[in-house]
Amino acid sequence: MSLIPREFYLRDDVVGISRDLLGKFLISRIDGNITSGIICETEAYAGVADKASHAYGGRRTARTEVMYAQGGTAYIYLCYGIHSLFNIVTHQKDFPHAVLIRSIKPVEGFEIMLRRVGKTRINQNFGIGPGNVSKIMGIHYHYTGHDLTKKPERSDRFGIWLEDRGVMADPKKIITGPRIGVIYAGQDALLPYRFQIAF
DNA sequence: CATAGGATCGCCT
DNA sequence: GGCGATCCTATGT
Repeated sequence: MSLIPREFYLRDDVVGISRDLLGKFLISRIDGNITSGIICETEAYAGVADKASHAYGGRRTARTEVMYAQGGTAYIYLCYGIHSLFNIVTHQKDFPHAVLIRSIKPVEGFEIMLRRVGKTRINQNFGIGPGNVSKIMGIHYHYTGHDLTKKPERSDRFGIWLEDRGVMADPKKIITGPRIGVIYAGQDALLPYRFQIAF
């Protein structure tokens, strides 16, 4: 039951961090409502050399600027005009590495999550897919730039952070493969930067 | 200023 | 498995 510290995100190893994030808890408090889930699937985006990354070639734009912040910062952007995709920036300031959270296993706040998706029953896609993760967690792209290493005070009504609650990901059960939806990245689309595990 | 396209999803067939 | 939704972002003139 401990907040994941800044140092976890500062390593120059976005692929390793992606793997290590499996089993960690993603927690949000939005308007005072707590929801959380265990991270089950991630993808690494390895900075300026990675053709699949928004920061490929050192591109700096209003949207991608937060990717250049220090590790432990949230990079959240709007995809296809509809979906907020949640990423965790890693490495030191000015090194735009990030990890996309692709799925979680919901743990706390089922009622609130269901309300957010306008459903009354949990379906097969619940928590599966980066757009769905943000939707049920109440994470909006306007929250990009948020410091994920800061757990909110009891009185705060907003916060997004990660905790290690002792759930271990068995290395032998981790499935590794190429990233989804990045065919435009040529050879880089084949890199084994996607990690998933069932909890 | 105009325009094409996207690290997706859910519904329809 | 095919497609429309939906709007911000990046890029070009």
